[in-house]
Amino acid sequence: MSLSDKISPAELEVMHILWEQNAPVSSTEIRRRLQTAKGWEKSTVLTLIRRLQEKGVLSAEKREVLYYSANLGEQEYAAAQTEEMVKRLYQGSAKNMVAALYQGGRLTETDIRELKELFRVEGQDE
Amino acid sequence: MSLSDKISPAELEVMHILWEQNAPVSSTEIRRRLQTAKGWEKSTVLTLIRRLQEKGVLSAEKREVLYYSANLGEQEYAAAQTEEMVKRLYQGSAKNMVAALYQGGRLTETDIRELKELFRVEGQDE
DNA sequence: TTAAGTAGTCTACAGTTGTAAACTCATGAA
DNA sequence: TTCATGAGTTTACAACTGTAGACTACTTAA
Repeated sequence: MSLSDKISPAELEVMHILWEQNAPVSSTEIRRRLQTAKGWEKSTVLTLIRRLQEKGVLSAEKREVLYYSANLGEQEYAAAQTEEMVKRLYQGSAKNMVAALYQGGRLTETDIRELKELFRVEGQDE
Repeated sequence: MSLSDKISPAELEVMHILWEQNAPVSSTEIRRRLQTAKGWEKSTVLTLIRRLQEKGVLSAEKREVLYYSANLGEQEYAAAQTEEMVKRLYQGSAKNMVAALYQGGRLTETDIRELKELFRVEGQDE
């Protein structure tokens, strides 16, 4: 279901708004934001919303106006997509991806310190 | 140029073959492999090759038969794509992505040990 | 020389995506 | 009541993608 359904980059912008708030957001608000941020026309935004509904990852609720909310979590989606990329570009090894990020200088000193810390937690009592 | 040019998943299969060998590969060989691995028809494979050429990420060299090679490295491409995903799904923070991989259990104990080791190297003398 | 097989090109077609105009419907101000 | 305005729907259209048949050109065995 939803997880394998591809969300296109433009559609993702809509999802981001729903994920940020995690209460239902009115169509007006979504449109207002994307009009400002992306310069998209009303109908463009509404098309994206409709397609997301068709894909089952977004649902609407009627109040004075339609309110939308996400049917899947950002974490959940990010994880699935990342997994996909790990498979496609890193021979299925998440470690390879992390190593590449490191070697590409994508991790700051602070990042590394924090990650070491994170790894330590369960790394020790397991 | 090439780096921003999107390589589609199907096209990526062709690139993988070129990356694996890192010498020019004959069209026949590419087709043979993808026919076996993916069940794709000759013309399908050749279309993918053509599109990659159009995108400038693959070039051909005439011998008895055409030989193809990649114009960009796998590392290079993987890094660009990963960066893109980090931006799109992890608020631009590679650390967030790594943390997510960790918390999602995508890193084995061994992975973590090896990564700690990797991080240590430059982490100490800098 | 002729027919068969193989390499490569052209054309096609449906689905997805980015983008938006045009239209309809309700509602509140004049 | 009428008209502007905003909400939501329909339709559109070009680019990109997955997939492949049809066609052409070349080589080689009979």
